[in-house]
This record gives sequence, C-alpha cells and structure tokens, in this order.
Amino acid sequence: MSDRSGTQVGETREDIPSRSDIHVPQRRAVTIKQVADLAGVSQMTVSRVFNHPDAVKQDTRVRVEKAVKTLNYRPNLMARNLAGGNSQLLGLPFHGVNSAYITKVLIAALGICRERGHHLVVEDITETEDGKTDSEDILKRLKSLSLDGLIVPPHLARNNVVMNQLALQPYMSVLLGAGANVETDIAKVSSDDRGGSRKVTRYLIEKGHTHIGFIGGPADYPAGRARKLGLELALTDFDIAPDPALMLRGDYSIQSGMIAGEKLLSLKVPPTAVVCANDDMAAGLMMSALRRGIKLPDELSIVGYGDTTIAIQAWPNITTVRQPIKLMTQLSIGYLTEGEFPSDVPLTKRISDNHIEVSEVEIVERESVARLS
Amino acid sequence: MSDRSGTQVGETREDIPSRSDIHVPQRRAVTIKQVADLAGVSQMTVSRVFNHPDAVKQDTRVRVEKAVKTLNYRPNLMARNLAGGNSQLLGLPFHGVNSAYITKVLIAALGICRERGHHLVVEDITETEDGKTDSEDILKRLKSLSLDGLIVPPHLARNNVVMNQLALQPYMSVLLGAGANVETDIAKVSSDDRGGSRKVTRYLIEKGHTHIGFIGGPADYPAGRARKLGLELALTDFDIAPDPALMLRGDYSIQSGMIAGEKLLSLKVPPTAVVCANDDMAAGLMMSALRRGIKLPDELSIVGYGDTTIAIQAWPNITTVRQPIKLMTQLSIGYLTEGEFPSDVPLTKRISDNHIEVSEVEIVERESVARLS
DNA sequence: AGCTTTTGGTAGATGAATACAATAGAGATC
DNA sequence: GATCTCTATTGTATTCATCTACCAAAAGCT
Repeated sequence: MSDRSGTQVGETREDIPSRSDIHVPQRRAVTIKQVADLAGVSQMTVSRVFNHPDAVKQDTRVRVEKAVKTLNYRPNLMARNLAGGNSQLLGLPFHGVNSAYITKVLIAALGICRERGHHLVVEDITETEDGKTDSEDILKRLKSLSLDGLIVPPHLARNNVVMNQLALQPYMSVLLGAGANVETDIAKVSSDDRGGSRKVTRYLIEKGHTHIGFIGGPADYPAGRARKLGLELALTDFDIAPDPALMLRGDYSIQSGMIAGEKLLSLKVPPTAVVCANDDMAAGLMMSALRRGIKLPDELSIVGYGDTTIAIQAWPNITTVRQPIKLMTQLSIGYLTEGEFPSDVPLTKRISDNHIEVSEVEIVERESVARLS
Repeated sequence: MSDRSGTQVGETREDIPSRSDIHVPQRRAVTIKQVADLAGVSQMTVSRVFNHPDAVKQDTRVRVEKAVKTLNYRPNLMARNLAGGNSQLLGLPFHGVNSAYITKVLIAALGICRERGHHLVVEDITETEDGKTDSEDILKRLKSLSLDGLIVPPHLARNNVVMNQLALQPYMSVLLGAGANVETDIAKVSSDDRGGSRKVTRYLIEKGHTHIGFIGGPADYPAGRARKLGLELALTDFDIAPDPALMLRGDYSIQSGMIAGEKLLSLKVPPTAVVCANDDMAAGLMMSALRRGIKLPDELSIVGYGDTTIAIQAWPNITTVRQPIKLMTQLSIGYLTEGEFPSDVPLTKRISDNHIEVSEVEIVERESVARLS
C-alpha cells in the first residue's frame, strides 16, 4: 500500500511539460506497471488478464480491466514480442504488377486483421527490371520482422528458394490460392479452379458456343493449369474436341490478353467465345476486340476469372468466376493464428491436415456473354 | 514436472536437431552478442556500427561488418525499438473502396521502404457499413505499433479527430496528396492540382472544345476543389463562362461517375468534353456514354485525373493527368525519416518548412480525347 | 607530462512474457 | 479438530535483444 501511494504521486520524467515544437513526443505510453499499480495487483496478473484470462479470478480480472480502460492501456507490441509473446504481426508479400488479385487479398486481410487485433506488414517482392527476384533480400527483410505468420501469394510461391527457407522460419506460412506443385510442404488454402473453369465453360456451351478459345496463364502458376483443365473437361463433357489452335497463353497482364486477342481474332475461324484465366487478360482481349470494331458481346463472348475490380471497370462489364477471396483469407489467417484450420467451415473440402479447398465457386453473370443464335 | 525433467538432462534446446515436423522452429536468430564475440568487440561496438558508424574506427568497423556478413546477422526490430531505437516501421492507413489512388501510393511506398530498409504496416480505415469511421479504433491500432512515422492519405486527413490525435504522437505524420484546409498543422506533400486541371482544360479548349463539363469530388477533399478551380481558371483564360449546369460532383467512385454521366448526357446541349476529378469517375462516365451508344472519343471527349490503373484498363484508354506519386511518396518518407524535406528536389516548390508541392504535372495523352471539328 | 579527443566497454533501462515460487482456501486424512 | 494435500490464484525473478548514458582506456597534441 505504501508502494502504491508512492507511485501515485506522478514524479520522475513524466512531468516534463510540452515543448513549443509542433511534434511533441507525448508522455510515454501507459505501461503494464501503471495498470498493475492502479489495479493493486502485480504486472503478471495484468499480463495474464490479456493472455490467459481464465487463470485470473473473475473479481481481480474485472478490476484490472477497469484499470486498463481508465488508463487506456495497450500492450506494447515490441516488448510483448521480445519477451516471447506473439508479435501480432502478419506478413503479406506484395507485388506491384498485375496486382488485382493480391490487392483483393490485401483488402480482405486488412479487414480480418483489424477484427482480430493483428497488424499486416506488407513487403515488396516486385522483381527488379532485369526480371530477377532477389530471394536473399526478401528473406532478409522477412526475417528481421518477428512475424507471427506469413501469407504467401501464388506469385511468391513459385520461388522455391524462398519457399524452402520459409519452411525453416519460426512461424507458419500459408499459401493462399495456389493449386499444388510447390516443392515445399506448406499449408495451403485453394479454391476449386478446375471446377470453376469447368462451370463457366459449360455455361458458355449452354449458351450455344462450341468454338471456344482459352487464354491461359504462365506455366508456373498451377491455378492457370487447373483452369485450363477445367475447360477441357467441360468441352469433353459435351463431346467437343479441344482445338489447340484456340488455346493460347498469356502472363496474366492486360497487355498479354490483347496480344492473345490479336492472334485469336485474326484466325480464319475465330472463336465465338473465349475463357480467360483471369480478368485482366479478359479485359485485354476485350480491348483488342473493340479496337477491331467487333461488337461485344454479340460478336464475341468473353469470360474472365477472379471477379477482380477490372471486371466492373471494363465495359461491357465482364462475366467472371468469383473467387471467395475473403473466405480464403479468413481461413489462411485462421490457420496462421490458431495453428490449424477450423473443422466446420461450410463450402470447403479438407484435403489434408494443412490443405483446405474452397469448393464454392460461382459465376458472376454480367454483360460480356451473349447467347449464340 | 517429472515429465519436464524426463527430457535428456543437460541438453540446451540449441542442439536439438531438426525434427520430422514440417515447421521446425529454427535455431534462434543470430544476436548482436554472437556478432560481437566473433568480431572480438563488445555488443555496443556492433550496435554503433549500425547506428553511428562514424563513431567507430574504420578498422574495427570493417571487422564487425565482416562478422555481420558471415553470421548473416540482422538486428531484431523488436528489441531495437524497445531499447529506444527506431522501429523501422512506417504506417499507411488504407481504405478498400475506390482504392486506385491509395494502391498507387502503397506500391510506391513499398518500393521506397524496401530501398531504405523500412517496413510498411498497413492499417484498415475502411468505414463500417453505416458509413462511420471508428476514429477511436484507428487511433488505438496505430498507437500500439511504435511506428517511426505515418503516411496520411487524403481519405484519412478529413477526419479531424484522428488528425488532432496524430499530432500528439511520438512520431511524425505526413499528409500525402492533399491541398490544404486540414485543421492540424501537419507536414504535407501535395502536387499542383489546380495547375494540372488548368492544363488539361486548356488542352481540351485547344482541341476546339468550349462546352466543357466537370465531375468533381466530394466537398471534403481539398484536391477536388483545387481541380475545379483549375478548370474555371482555364475557362476564364479563354473567356469562356463556366456553366454551373455542367459542373457536377461525384464521390470518386465509378458508380458516381456513371450517375453524373447520365445527368450530363441527358442535357439538351450535352458537353462535348468532360473533365473528371479522378480516373474512376472518368471511367464511369465512359460507361454511361457507351451504354447510350455514344461514340468515344468522337462524340465525347473525356479526361481523368491521377493516371491510375483504370486509365489504361478502360477502353478507349483514358487521357489523364499524371500525378507524380512516386516522387511524392519519396518526399513523404524522406520527411518522416530525416525529419525534413530535402532542399534540392527538382520540380518542387517549397511552400513552408513542412509543406512541399510538386509542380510537375503532365498530361498523359491517350485515346479518350478528340479534336472538335 | 598534462590535457583533449577518440574509441571501446560497463551498467542499466526498455515493457512484457515465461518459469517457478508462494500463498490461500477447500476438502481429505487421521 | 489439527494437519496435510491439492488446486486455484497471484507474485518474484529472470529473460528477451538492443539502445542510451556514463566511464575508462588509448591515442593525439602541445
């Protein structure tokens, strides 16, 4: 008690008055000690209230919580982590090019982190001009961060050097959105790309299309391959022979969609409909069609994949396949923080202990598809 | 407790070889102590090499640097910050809607942070469904982070509650991209919105347009007002009387651009050209024009502002005003880390000690403007 | 030699968590 | 009824990796 009265009298460095500068380093943030003093308990008890609430008597817990509230206390992340606790920091590697997908992930992750009291550290993994990824540099930056977990986008997953090192880190990583074929056995959250692609393709066929083109993704993106497979499945479902001449490949950029479009549209018998492995390429294709004066969607039906922002920015708005990014991100972050996937998520298929697949993929009907008459 | 002692006696946890688990918490990260030992100096000397290199003799510094390299040492951010150093963490509030501008900032900031060894913590400031911003929540999240500095986007700058609190934080904040009229005296990096808008408007006039519409931004975005002013200036430059009926206002979304477009295009005498306060609204306007079967750009010329991704995703590609985001972000982060703006930056105008304006704003000619014949 | 400057070291602090110790109260044992 | 055991709860000491502040030793200069 004497101890308490002693500290209550605010002395020490606290009482330095504000200077005339604009940015006055404000009185230091409230520490756990101050809370403990106010509540009349030890620091440990306050710490417990935050980290193991059940281990504290209801009575004292309430007292501590009140003190926390009156002082507006927030645990210092740095100290917490240094002492062995969680840093509450999740990492998200981000690349600035063709960034529709990753931006969607970012926004989803941001919201979830906010809800759960985590923070998102975004790291640049854009390739240098000469197209090389500096794996060393990425790893270095990631290492100094004391993350609680890392969300790995497909773009980074292709880099096996990084992936292998990641498996050795003291935190978990989750691959968000890939198919398979990553060397490292890392946790994965995927969605049914094959099924989605099969679904839209059938949708086109049911609209009367039989001469269907495809613009796929780069070879090192598994999702792109799954989408191609889905298309072929749908085709054979209806006894249509896939035509290799109609199967092109882009690099997920608008530009590459335009180039593929040029080729496709200059064929003697151009396709009446085209499935694209992502929305950006669909938009690119759209541009090359418009440039040729082709009327959309009447003379050419186009579908994208992903339901990214560009799908509603292009005109006509692009019919596409919605990827449940929000749900996938939720599952990823859940895994990172809980250590495992929840068991009762609807619309998902548990492939293994560390791989879950979202099976709900739906078509978003917009304006870029016409019935072939 | 017996279960504890059951593990091999005398075994420090260091020498446990890799287990069969997937995620093996690797041997602890290299610490400053190990570096010091290897280099044959004290921890302090190593610390100095990192933080005050000039205070260490060339000779020993080299020795330390070699040790750092061989051990692949990276200072622990958490410890560094706890002990009073810099956290190397910069904050960037991000909102998920109409996010073209902020995404561009994000990408720029990411690259700069990478170069300079900083990390970017992105925080969600998206409004809740009921349109309210939870200032308390934002502040709380920002506070627990021990940031070195905060980049404030215009979106957040409108919130005076937050802005006032920010001025009290122990780190600096820079307003990136606003005009003026923020109550708090915060550092600012702006660009010449008025000049840019004036420039494109003149450009349109020189193309023969005189009946020019404008779709502005919300009242609480100073940049939008500056852009409107620029338009009016250009108009009077050429003795054209601004027509209030042609001056509409959106909220920077594609949607609002479409709505404004509907109004504008259903006038008895619709404008032959429209200046939009951002690219998204230009795209929206474009859609409503296309929907009406108006031929672009021949029957309607459109210019946007900002040169965001949508400008090249829409078709025809949008002629717009480039905002030097990269440079502005560079200046912002420079201010945050150095404490002041560099004095010799080309193409900028120093307005005050803590306000710098980028005067270079150029038109990016694309396909959305036609000469009026 | 005496003083200043440079350079490197020691001690303590930072805020919170883990490990272990201590205390109190309930019920069990004799 | 006194003591003992066990459990629930709270406290103490230590640790985390690094920095700031203050000292001491070495080197340079007059």
